[in-house]
Amino acid sequence: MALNFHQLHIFYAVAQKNSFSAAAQALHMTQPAVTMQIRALEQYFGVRLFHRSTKRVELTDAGRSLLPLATKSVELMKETERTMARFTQNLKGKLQLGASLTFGEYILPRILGPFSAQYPNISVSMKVMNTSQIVEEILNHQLTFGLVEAHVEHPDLLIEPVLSDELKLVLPAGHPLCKAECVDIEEVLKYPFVLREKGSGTRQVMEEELTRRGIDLERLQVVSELGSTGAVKSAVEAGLGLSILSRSSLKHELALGLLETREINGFTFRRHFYSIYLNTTLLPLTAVTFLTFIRECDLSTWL
Amino acid sequence: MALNFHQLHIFYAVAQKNSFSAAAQALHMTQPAVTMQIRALEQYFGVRLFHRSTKRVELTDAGRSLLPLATKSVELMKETERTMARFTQNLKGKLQLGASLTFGEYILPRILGPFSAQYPNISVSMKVMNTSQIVEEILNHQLTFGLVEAHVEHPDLLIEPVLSDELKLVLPAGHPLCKAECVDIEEVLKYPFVLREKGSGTRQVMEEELTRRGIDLERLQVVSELGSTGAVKSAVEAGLGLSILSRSSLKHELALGLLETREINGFTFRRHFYSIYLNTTLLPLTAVTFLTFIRECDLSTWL
DNA sequence: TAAAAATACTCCATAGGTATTTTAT
DNA sequence: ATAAAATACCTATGGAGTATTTTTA
Repeated sequence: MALNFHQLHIFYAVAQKNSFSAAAQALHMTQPAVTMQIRALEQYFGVRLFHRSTKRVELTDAGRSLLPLATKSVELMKETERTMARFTQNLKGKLQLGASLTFGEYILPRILGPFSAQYPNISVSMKVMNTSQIVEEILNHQLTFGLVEAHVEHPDLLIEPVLSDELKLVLPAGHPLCKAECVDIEEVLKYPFVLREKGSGTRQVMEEELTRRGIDLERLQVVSELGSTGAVKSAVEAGLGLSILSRSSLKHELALGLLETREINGFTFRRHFYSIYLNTTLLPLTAVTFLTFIRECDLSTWL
Repeated sequence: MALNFHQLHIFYAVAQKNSFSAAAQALHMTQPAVTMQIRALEQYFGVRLFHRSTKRVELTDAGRSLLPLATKSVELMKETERTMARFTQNLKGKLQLGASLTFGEYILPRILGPFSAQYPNISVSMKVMNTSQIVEEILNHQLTFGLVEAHVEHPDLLIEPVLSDELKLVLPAGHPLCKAECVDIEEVLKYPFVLREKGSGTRQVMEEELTRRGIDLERLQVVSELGSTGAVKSAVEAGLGLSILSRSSLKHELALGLLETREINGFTFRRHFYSIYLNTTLLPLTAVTFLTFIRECDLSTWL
């Protein structure tokens, strides 16, 4: 047999985990299959790659020399998939993804249409869940990958930014603050606010930025805390107060002239979305294609 | 199926040749097998990699993007083999190599012993042939690789330096020129010479260097042209004349004090040995191991 | 003795070969 | 008309799974 990528990938996983069975689990394989492939590699090179006992697995000198090359190999394959994802046309496959509430509610519905128009044979099934549920289901291989707002840290997961979304001050049409393009934070604080509930992504981003810029959150006159962006928008329209929301959730209202958005001098409310997936398993090409698609579609053109 | 190295290698070969059947030949495969693997890659990526008709095969945009990555992949595999060759211990396999006369007669016999001591399960069979025969047999897949002195150029072959060998002025023990460590060319030319026949590697290296330094070859007093290095050595010992020979062929005589070598001021007679092999086929690990072994053994310790 | 790696076996997917057909110039 | 690629079909290898045994801390 000739040198092949699959074996290098398995070798890489075992070296990461220092365990055959842990690597097997991470790769969705059985432990004997991992043993077999490592043995095949060792036979091919004519040298042991791991010292192993039942309690410890560690690289030999030869294994230590192979590891950086295997790593390069894994990275090259990823790069190849990322590059080719731009060209895929007749790709077939299923995609099971988990998305955070905001992502699932506002971003994804607008992406899925164009995406399945371009890739009619990729069936995407999406579940809206919270971040920790998503993490768990990825670790169990129930989801291919997840799209979240939080910056998760986990040894078995890779986190990469895919999108960022900007929040803006939202005002009802004809509000006095609409006169200027940019308004001052002190002006804004004179008006009552309608916000998403504490703990929502939108609220978090907003509060973090205000705090960072030295604004005491107590100074906000919050007249209402509502559990959905839709409710907040209606409340702002009705003149209950101002809010700070993602532009991407205001398409209709802006088009109809019901709401307006303004910048606040010196403040940027930016929210980042990340993809998370297992770092041991290579993301299937369908998933890479999906992520590439999201990254490349200029949201502003159709949001 | 997952992305694999084998298919990228085949893709690389087809892209090089712009032909399925030519690539098949270069890879020792049948044309349908190549077609299959390319189709598998195209299905995997969901995009055509080649525009093909019966008369022309050319890369699509997607193929053009894949090519540099496939090339990297092929190179990474080569690098991996080269790196791991240092560690191989229980490697099994056959190795059929062609060697030029000098290489086969002087260098190889001294390498084969230590090599098969270290790699008892690699059986090396060597054929001494001239360069053009070696080239031909490599192209026909009859030889794994060749070791030659000439700097061959061929689109299907890779040429890499493996060793270099230095030629020295050889004198019988006690010759007047032995007094100094370095002698002058004008002094040397006063004595008669015994040389290998025209066309031999040794003779070529010598004549090239002399000509390069502006010495007219007519000035050499050649009293004898002999067909083997052994014969030349005996003639020098017998006092028929001086010669210029590879140090590596003089081990015994130097040890016994029968002959001496000296430098000639301003002249270096260096001969290079190259490995040649098909650039489409990946060199088997046994061959890489052999070449690494040659490169790494310090010839001076046992020559 | 208990957890982890190695073996033994069975099965199935797929890579490759041979023979043949299709296609484009 | 011809050379090259595609298709059809067959075979065999080897990769993966299940069940089990061996190893060592």
